[in-house]
Amino acid sequence: MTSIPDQLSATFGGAFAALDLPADLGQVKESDRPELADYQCNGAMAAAKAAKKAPRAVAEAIVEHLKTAAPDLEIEIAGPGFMNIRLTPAFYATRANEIAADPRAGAGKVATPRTVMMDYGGPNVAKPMHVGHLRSSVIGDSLSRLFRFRGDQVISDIHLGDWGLQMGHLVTELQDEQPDLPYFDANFTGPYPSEAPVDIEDLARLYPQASAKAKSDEARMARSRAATAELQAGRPGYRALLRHFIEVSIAALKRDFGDLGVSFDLWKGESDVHDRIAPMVERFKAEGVTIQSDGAWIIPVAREDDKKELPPLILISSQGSALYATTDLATIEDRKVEQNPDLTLYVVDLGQSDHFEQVFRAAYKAGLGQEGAFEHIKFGTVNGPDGKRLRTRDGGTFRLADLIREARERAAARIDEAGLGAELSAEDKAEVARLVANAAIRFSDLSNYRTTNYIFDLERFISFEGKTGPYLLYQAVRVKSLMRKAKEKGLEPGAIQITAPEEAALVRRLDGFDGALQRAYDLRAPNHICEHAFALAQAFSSFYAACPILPEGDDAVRASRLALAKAMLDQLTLALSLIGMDIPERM
RNA sequence: GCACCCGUAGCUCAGCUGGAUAGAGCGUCGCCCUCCGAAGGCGAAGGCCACAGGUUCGAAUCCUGUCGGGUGCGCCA
Repeated sequence: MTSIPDQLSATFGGAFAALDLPADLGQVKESDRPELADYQCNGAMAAAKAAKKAPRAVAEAIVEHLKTAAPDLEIEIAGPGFMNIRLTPAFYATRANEIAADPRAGAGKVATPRTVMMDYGGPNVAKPMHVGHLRSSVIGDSLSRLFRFRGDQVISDIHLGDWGLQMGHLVTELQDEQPDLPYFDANFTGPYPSEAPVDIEDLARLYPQASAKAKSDEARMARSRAATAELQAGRPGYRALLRHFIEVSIAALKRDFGDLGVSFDLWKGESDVHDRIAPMVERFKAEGVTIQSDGAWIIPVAREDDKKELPPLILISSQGSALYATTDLATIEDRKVEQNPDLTLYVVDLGQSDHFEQVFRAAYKAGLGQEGAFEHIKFGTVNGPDGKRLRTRDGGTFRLADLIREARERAAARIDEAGLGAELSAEDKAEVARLVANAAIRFSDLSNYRTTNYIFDLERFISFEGKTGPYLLYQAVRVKSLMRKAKEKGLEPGAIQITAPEEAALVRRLDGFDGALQRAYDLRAPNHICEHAFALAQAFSSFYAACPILPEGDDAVRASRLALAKAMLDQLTLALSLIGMDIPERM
């Protein structure tokens, strides 16, 4: 079960080695001149210097060697020393049948599985999710699926922001609005109400209110800080409120994430590691990891070869409170004890690069992980048509729930406009609209490389034409329908044979799955999966237009093409599942 | 000021472990449904890969600098 480029690379690598040249020069890839060749090897040119021969002479020697080592390969030397390779139909057929029979559709696994912690989503209890959370969630969820599929043991953690100053803001702002609640009475002894005094809308309102006031009012800020410190010190009324805030938030989050099909293994938050902070800080003090500076405890993280001076990590503020970085370190310690991951990926926007650099260095310094055990998987912003960060019409932050709702309404409308789904029940139609909206959102986000800022254009994303999620869904549904018809006619897939160039091209695409997943995995970049899914769908469309399946008269050819279609559907389904797209039966 | 991300076709974006004529989608212009879902297929036009140097047999890709856009820079998260 090896991809064609890998097979050929091994063959060519052997030839290079036989000539005392580095085997990795035998790297073979798909040709970028399809009219000249199927695959190519450029190693002869790179080898020329070491071999002290002209590149063409090296190529000739390689080709000569391969005449006996791999007689079924048709190799031509072109230009300065490109080796152009063409494969026989039988070669393609063998590989196609392998892929068709493979439940993993030709995709391999990692050599040594690791335990990987995925930290994404990262919503804040005080604030409703905005479009920035979309990227973290969708990229993190996709990477989780990919790493798991490739064989790693993945643990995903939402890592709720439920412990910082924002909780102090919430507590004090609520106190201003409803001062008579028992949570604020320091002498209250009795059980607190089980019913939360606020709902998610209240939280969404209270935090910005408090934050705005505190920005211009020192005294107001001081109250929030004091409340934060008291909360962290364990004041019962505040702790009870915290639990309400978290409950209310999680309920809303589960709804939003459920809509997006994003899931987490752990719903832990910053507050869960609070008890670790004091002992951890003590240990850091004892070991000299942290030092005092301007009344705060800091961890210096600057290195001599830094291009820019990185400020120290502030472990404990001069006010005595734990900060963002502190809970992050405590979380690392918690995970080391609980799950002991080999690798932790933080899917967080690139604005926080410095923060993570500080935390990672501090963690290495404190012996919480080996160099390279933590990675910041950074991503860019979601922008509006003006190229600036996406905002609502009145300039507020764009809420994720609104975006999802709008996408669904547009998807439902598009389905009606196109006259699709006429035979579906209202319920099924709503489900299709959900899947289409989800596909549109996910694919448009993931098909861009992570770090690029992309422009959010719902009309374009929801379109069924072109490089969109809905188009891929349509392609898959079309093949499902084809498979149903075949079954009704009692037709079964058979052994794959290659009788047309479009079939060979489709097999090349099917064969490219493993490489695409490897790239996506190595670069932590799901856009390579999207790229592959789209190229596969396109190759299928060309094949489908050129090669009749059900109307085909030759039984063996028809069965072969049916098998090819099925292999494509299976692989597409798998690829889409890795980017979190589910395919309806009909649409 | 310093650091990071980005600058590729009219628009939105891929490609960036260096390789031959730089790709896709949308839009524009031709063809193609008596035949499996045409939301499709085939083809055409459209690019000093921001700019200037450098490394290399070879650079969109690596290095340096410049310009333009975005983001971040000790006690918010």
